[in-house]
Amino acid sequence: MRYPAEHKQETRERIVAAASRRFRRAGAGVGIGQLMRALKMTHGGFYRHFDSKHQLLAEALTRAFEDSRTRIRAAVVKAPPGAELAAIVNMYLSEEHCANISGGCPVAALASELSRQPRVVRQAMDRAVNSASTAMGQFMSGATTAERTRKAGVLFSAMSGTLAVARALSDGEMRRALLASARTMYIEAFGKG
Amino acid sequence: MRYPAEHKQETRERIVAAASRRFRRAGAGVGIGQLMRALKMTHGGFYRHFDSKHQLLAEALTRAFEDSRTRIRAAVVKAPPGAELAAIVNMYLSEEHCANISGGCPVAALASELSRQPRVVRQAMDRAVNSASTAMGQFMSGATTAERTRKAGVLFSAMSGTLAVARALSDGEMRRALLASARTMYIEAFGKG
DNA sequence: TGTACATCAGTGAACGCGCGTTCACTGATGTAC
DNA sequence: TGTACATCAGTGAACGCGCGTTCACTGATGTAC
Repeated sequence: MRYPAEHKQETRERIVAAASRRFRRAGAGVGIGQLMRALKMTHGGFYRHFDSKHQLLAEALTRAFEDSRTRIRAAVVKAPPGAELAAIVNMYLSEEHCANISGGCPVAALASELSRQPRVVRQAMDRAVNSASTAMGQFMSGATTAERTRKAGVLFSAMSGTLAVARALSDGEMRRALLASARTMYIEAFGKG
Repeated sequence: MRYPAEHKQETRERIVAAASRRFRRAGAGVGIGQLMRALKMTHGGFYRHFDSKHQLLAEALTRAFEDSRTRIRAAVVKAPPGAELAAIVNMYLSEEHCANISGGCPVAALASELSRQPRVVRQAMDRAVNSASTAMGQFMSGATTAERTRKAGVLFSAMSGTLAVARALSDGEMRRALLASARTMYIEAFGKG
C-alpha cells in the first residue's frame, strides 16, 4: 500500500527513537526483528529506511546524545547561578538516572560495547564527547576555555564510569553509597573555586 | 580416552584463562564454540567443566579481577613512598593499558554489559569493587578508613569510565588527550595532602 | 469528473550462519582380579 | 605379572532458536490522462 506523503519520515523517526531506547536498555546486540516487532512491523521493512544495523546504531546513538544534552540543559536552567555544575552532577548521578537506563546517557549504557563497534558508530562517540565537554566546560574552574573543556571531558568520562559501575553492582546499598559519594566528590573536585 | 589425574583441572584452568581474555576483548557475547576452538577443542567438552556460559563468565571475571589486582600491587611496590596513588593512576590510565583490552581491567572492558548479566555475574562485580576499594583506599587522603575506602571506590569507577570512553573514541588524539588530562586531574583530586 | 496505472512502504518466506545446550559415543588409562 | 573391565574427558551430530540481510510480492494511494 502506498502511504501519505510524510509517512515514511515518521516511521523512520519512530524506528530511531525506539532503537535509541532499546539499545541502551538491552545493549547493541538487540535484533532488528525484536525492534520492528515492538513497533508492530515486520523486519523486512527495516531496509527501506536503513542500509544496515550499524547505520541505525550510529543514528540511535546520536539521538540519545541529543536527548542527554537536552536533559543537562534543563538541569542547568533550573539551577541557581553558580550551582550549575552541582546540578549537572546531581542529576547525572541521581538514583533516577541510574534506574532509567533506556532514557539515560548512552555512554554509561553502552561505553564498553562501543569500543567494539565499527568506525561509523565510534565517530558519533567523538562528536558526543566533544559537544558534552564544550557544553559542560563553561561551568568548570580553569584558566582557559581549553583547560575547562578538557576538565569537563574528564568529568564526563568519570561520571559515565561511576554510573555504569553502579548499575552493574548487585547490591543496592553499595550502589546508593557509590552514587552519593561520587556526587559529593565530583562537585568538590571539579566545581568552581 | 581417560586422561592422567590432574588433566581435567588443567583444562578447566586453560578455559577460564582464555575466556577471561576473550570476554574482555570481544565482549560477553563471545560464543562457547569460538572459545573452545581457540583451545583446539570442541564445544561439547565444555559442559564437563561448567554448568553454563554464565558460570564461566562469572569465573572469568573473578580471574580477571585477580590479575588486575596483581598488576596494581606491582605498580605500588615499584612506586616511591608517598607516590603510590600516582603510580596506580598512571598505570591504569596509561596508553599501554588502554591498548591492552584483553589483558586489562575487566570493569573498563565490560562494565556496561555487566549491568545486563544475571545475579551470579554481578555478584562477582560487588566483590571486585569492594576489594579494589579496600586495596586502593590505603593510599587515599581522608580521616577514616571508611572514608578512604569510599573515595577509592569513586576513583576506581571514574578511572574505569575514562578508560572505557578513551577506548570508544575513534580519534587517537582525543584519546591520548583525555587519558593525559585524567591522569593529572585524578592524582590531584584524590591524592594525599 | 472518471478511470487507468505507476509508485513504493511494508510483508513474510527464505538465505546461511552461529548461538547455548544435550547426548550417544570413543578409547586410553587406572584399577581390580 | 597379565588380563579384563570400568572410568570419564573429550568428540561431533543434533536440538530449536534468533541473527542480519535479501527479495518477490501486495495493495492503497497519488498522479496522468
